[in-house]
Amino acid sequence: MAKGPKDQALSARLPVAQVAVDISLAHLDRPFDYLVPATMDSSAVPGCRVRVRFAGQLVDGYLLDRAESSEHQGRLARLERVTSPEPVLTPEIFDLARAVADRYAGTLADVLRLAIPPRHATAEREAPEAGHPAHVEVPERPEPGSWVRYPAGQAFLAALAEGRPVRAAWSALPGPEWPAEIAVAAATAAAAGRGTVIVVPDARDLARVDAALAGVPQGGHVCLTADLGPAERYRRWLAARRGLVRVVAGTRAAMFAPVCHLGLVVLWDDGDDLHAEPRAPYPHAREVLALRAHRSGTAALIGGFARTAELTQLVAAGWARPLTGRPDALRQAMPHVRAAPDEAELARDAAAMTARLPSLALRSARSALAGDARSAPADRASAPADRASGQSDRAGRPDGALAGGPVLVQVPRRGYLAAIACARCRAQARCAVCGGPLQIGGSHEVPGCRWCGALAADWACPRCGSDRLRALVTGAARTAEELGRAFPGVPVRTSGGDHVLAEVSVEPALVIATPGAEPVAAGGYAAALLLDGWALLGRPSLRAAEETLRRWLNAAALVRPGAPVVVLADAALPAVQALIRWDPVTFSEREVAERAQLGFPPAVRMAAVTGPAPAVADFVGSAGLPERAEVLGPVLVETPAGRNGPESGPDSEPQERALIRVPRSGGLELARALHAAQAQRSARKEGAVVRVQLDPAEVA
DNA sequence: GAGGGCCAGGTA
DNA sequence: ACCTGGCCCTCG
Repeated sequence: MAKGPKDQALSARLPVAQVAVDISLAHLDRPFDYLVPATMDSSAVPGCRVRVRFAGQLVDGYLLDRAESSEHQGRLARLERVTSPEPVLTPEIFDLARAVADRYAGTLADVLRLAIPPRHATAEREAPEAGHPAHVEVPERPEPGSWVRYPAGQAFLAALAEGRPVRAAWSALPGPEWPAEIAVAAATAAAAGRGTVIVVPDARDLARVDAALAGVPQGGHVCLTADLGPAERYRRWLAARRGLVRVVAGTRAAMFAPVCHLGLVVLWDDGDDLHAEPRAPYPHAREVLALRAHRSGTAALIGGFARTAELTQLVAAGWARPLTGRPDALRQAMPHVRAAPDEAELARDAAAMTARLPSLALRSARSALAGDARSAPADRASAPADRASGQSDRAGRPDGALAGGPVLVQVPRRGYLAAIACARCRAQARCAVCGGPLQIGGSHEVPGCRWCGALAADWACPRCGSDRLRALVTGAARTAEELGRAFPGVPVRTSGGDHVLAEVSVEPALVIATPGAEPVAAGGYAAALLLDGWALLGRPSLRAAEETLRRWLNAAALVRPGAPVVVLADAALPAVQALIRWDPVTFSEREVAERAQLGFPPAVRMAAVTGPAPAVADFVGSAGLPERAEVLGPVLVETPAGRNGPESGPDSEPQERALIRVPRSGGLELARALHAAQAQRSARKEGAVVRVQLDPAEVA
């Protein structure tokens, strides 16, 4: 055989490279073998990035492993080049990514795109910082700190210190201690020589965890967020991969961080919808971290102030054990919650402003701002004695009901009259053009459609003919305006949308915030008003009640112990009762039981198949679904122009969605069937895109 | 997804 | 005898 340049010697040892190509087609979701030229022998290490010729073109891929020979019958091509010898795909992350792809009927390539940040050559070349210890020190085990408030806390920490895989469903006690508790858990794992991955919903929570981590020795940590920029993101990610830091804290994408000797995964506030990845295959951080803890045999700490149905399911299945506070610690930490029924008070108060703010709420806010104990509406005589003493016991925290301070007002949405309805029959006002919800942007504007933007100057109710509108959900801007008038001289601050405050001072002020955007108040809020509960609870969503309670608990947790929280909702509602008693676990257990009866998640596994009608019908029909699978629909999904991703223009096809439901035990089988159906479609080049989503967040 | 082979049916 | 389009398969 003639010796051309292409015939140069192969690697003498393990000349075959198994490569995962970066192509997200279901039917190509498997390794392909290539030959390793001798020149690449030392750089072509498992986990490195390579470039290969595939179906005639050059594509990126990851070298999974080296082998002596190949099963493949035909001729093997050679690696085109080793992009970098840095082993970015560790065995643990490969195993996890494969499991996540299988769980969500997705492809390995899609998951790896979420898991491994783009390469940055400069950051990669940089040697570990001078003076950085080549070997991370094992720090001393920290004191338990505020974990002493949890009966099982010491046992949990002891297990971490011994490297045992304990898994906790955490119900955090209200107050500002949770970041420190996460830091202590991570530091305890570090003392056993183990690493920790911490995932929180957003950058503000991350800043709190970052600060707490700085307060305990844990062998070094980095924070990963989306807004870091490619170089810094890759630099920090590499620091974890190279074992220069023991702890990685970050938002969603950090769930895949390649921490060395992983011993603990932590997920804070697992009900926050930011934990759901919006890119295929749409994995949820709770599912990914649970899978990771399970496969890697690490401990897990998952929870928040609220309790999700999914976490309750994990407890019921015996996968996690509840980790809750001592009852007396809870009584000492929780605010004093009361319900003010919206409708009843509405009739008594004449002025438009007070119509939405019952007198109890106004009195609570007024006395909290002033710090006037005598006018405080709190029925203190009926308050448990230990709470009253507990308030003054807490060092550095003034007595909640006595000292003046900021008052938090939680409003459900930003904007000005975010949704409006007929004043007479209360039917929601909808756009005559596309059926989208109408909104009013400012004080004197004409209502317009939130979906298509059409103006509705001469709106009339199609049901009863009235032309008068009323607020269905009053947004933050309007509430701020009303409250400013009710409390002249008190500063009003707003937080929400793209204007989020991280913190407010102890000075009396009205702080109007949308859920998730509540600033932390130095020393805690003197009171909180939770408005428009009926609007939150009335949403047509399976998770409406759970989500409403989660938002309430998160806001109420920022309030000083014993200080008043007034929720504008019917006290008889289970969610309101759960808030008053600060008992999200019982609420969630009841919720899970109800959903089980109705055949809803998490009692069952669901898949959503979305696309143009014929494609969806064909897909569902041809997929070899498990025997116990039940197909619901398909139905037309409401997707007016521009609301369904970049694909859908004004002339896009109408989208249909079918839901497929199976018992929990059939989840993997369902995912396999859907993946196979995708593989068949993509191999046959069937035009229309069909989106498959397992456990979609909103099954409205 | 891209490229290619293969067959059917039509065209010169 | 040759071109074209559709179908289906492989891709290492």
